Amino acid sequence: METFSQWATRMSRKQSITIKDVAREAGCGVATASRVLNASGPASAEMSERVRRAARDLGFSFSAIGRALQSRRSMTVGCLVPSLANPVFAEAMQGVQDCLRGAGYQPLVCASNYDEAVDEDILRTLLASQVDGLIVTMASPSRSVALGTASVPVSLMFHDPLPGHITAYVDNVAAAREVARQFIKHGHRRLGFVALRFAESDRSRSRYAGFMAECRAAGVPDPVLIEMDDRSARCPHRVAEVLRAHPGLTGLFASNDFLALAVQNAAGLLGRNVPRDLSVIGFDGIGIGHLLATPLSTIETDAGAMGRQAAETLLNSMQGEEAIQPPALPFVFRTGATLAAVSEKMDDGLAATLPSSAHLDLASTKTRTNQ
Amino acid sequence: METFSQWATRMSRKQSITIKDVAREAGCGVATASRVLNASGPASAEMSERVRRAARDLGFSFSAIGRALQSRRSMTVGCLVPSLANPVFAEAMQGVQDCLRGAGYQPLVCASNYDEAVDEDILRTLLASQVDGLIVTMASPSRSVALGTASVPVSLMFHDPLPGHITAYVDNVAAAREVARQFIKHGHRRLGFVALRFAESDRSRSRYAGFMAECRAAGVPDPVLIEMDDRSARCPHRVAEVLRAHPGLTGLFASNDFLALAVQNAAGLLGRNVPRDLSVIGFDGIGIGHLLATPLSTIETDAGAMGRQAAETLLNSMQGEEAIQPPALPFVFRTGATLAAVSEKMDDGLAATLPSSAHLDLASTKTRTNQ
DNA sequence: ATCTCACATGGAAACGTTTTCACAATGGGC
DNA sequence: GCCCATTGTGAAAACGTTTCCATGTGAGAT
Repeated sequence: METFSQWATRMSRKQSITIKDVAREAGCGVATASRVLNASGPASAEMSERVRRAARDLGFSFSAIGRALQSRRSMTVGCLVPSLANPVFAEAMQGVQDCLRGAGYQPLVCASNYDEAVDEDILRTLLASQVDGLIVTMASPSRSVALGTASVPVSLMFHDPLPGHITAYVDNVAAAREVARQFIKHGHRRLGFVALRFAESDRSRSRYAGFMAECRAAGVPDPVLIEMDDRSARCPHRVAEVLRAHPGLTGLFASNDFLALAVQNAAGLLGRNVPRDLSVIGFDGIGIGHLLATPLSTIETDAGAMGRQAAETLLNSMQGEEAIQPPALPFVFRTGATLAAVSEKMDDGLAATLPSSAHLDLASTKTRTNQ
Repeated sequence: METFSQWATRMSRKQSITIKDVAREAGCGVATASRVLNASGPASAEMSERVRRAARDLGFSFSAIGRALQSRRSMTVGCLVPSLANPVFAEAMQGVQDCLRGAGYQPLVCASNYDEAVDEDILRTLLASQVDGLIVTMASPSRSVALGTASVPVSLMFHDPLPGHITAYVDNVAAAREVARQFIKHGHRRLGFVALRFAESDRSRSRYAGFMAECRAAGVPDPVLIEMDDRSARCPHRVAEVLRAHPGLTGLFASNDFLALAVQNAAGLLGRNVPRDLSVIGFDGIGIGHLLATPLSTIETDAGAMGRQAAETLLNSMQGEEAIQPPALPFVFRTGATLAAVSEKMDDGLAATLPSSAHLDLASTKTRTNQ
């Protein structure tokens, strides 16, 4: 039995029909064939017909590689996101793809798994494969040397706008302030911000900053920063532990919707009902949010639109147009069912007066009875 | 102010350093430089040093395009999925990527938006860009002419195994039978299968077939097939309407988890509690399933593993190894909280005896009171 | 001292395009 | 009838690699 590679080797001699074959079949030079097939120059009607028919008969199609080598444009765009497993980035890539395809470009999609070293490595690889442009979400665009040396246009996504690069983004600070306003409007004063990868994510930091700023402006105590790592976030008990360590809080702002769901779930494990005993607000507005029994209150953004905008601005840059930074993409606060007014019990009886150790005991007691 | 393209044109003269530049700098021929940099042939220690240093000084990196043209291997793999907005496919692509990257290949990711014509178009484009292999999930692999003419190895994902192609898959029929068994074990006899894109998806059809087969084997009436289109599925009221049209059913098998959540949500709108009045089982095992207030009962599969397997078998094929079809990937039934035993009221009072029009009235009444 | 032989090296062809340039043929205006 | 556009055409160079082949060098064997 012949393996594929043997077959491939055997076939590779005359495997693909090139424009030369077409020219020979049509009885003309390759230049003419190229002109006809690309409609890029003069050709007699009769010759056009001959060439086109030859191409059809032979089943010819251009080699993108030959073209790229000659024209120095690969018609590909390198895309770097932290992970495709996060639907926010996946949707953004879908938007990028939809937009790029219309212009004849192919996205080269890469994910770094949130690893800064991989970021650099991927960027280098992408640049080496002659991409015509770059659409990037990474740990630290400002620190990246590969990004700095890029000789092609770059669009950023999700990041805060960075001088020197066009960015498709939502105003994280403003959105986080809105979250704070919502909490405060409902009487919350003891707030927390739950973050994943706080150190590596400018998005997380901006959200916290906005959250904090609005709290201060309203005379509400600074929100507590609660950092979590990936692994713990996936394990309900670990999340519950973290929650238990901060018993006085009545409102939690999660840096993304998954985290918000995890928090909600963990609260349940501790016997605390959302939103009766704890209010939770998320970020992103992922699709399932609507469908839940208690719909998530969250900042709703349109990741697909972000991808499309990034692709569009990149296309403009690649066309040589002057790059202008578009305004931030819109967001809305989606009123779900995970935000409620602070109950009197929470506000007066517990959170305000009792020492936090008391809460801790209470919480753990409830946990035991509940499990 | 100079636009980018002007700058690019100006720079393109000597923009990129080629291996010729390295050779000139090192004072040797390009052949030697190539041999040294690729460690592909003999070279004196001194010459190696000279070349390596020249390459480093000049910041040289190989042009993937030049290489591809010469070696006739682009080191890219074309990937086609219906949509990246569906986390199942996104996770699979993440798995593909992780696996391919290790072998030095770049995935070219495309989404067809479930459009069969786009499937063909994308496949042709991918083939024209000289991909070394193809990883595909599409409407109909068996009907695709572009796939048939592919001269590179192909791995399928998610599809039922198709003679002539290696496929990474779960046994949809077996999984659906397991779903039926679970329903029946809990006393359900009036079942339905809710499907999206039933006509275009062999996965949906296989799941229905297995579901039906097990029902027959157990002497349970054939499950009702309930088809829905994309748009309706997104709108809770439309889903509710569809549900209302099938009032006698006590158990619904949804062809994916999102649909299951939508059904659950719609049942709520109709005043029917899940799982008290209606049991729901999903398919896929998406991550949030765990985190819900009433965790979803579902068939749990590992999309990432599917992607990794597809990539691995493809790598083997591309290496020329004999392609052997691996066994189906495992699935487990995840016991959530959306499946419960049939209540007496449901079983005796309503479903079994009353004419269906009565249910319809009842259901709509409940709806009105509930809304 | 001559003959091999292995090794190091560079020239050149090839991969599939596009594009520049030169050439031939045609036709209209003097 | 001559010149100059205009038009259709093909040869050839270039893009950046890899690889085949030929050449040159030195060492070891006769």
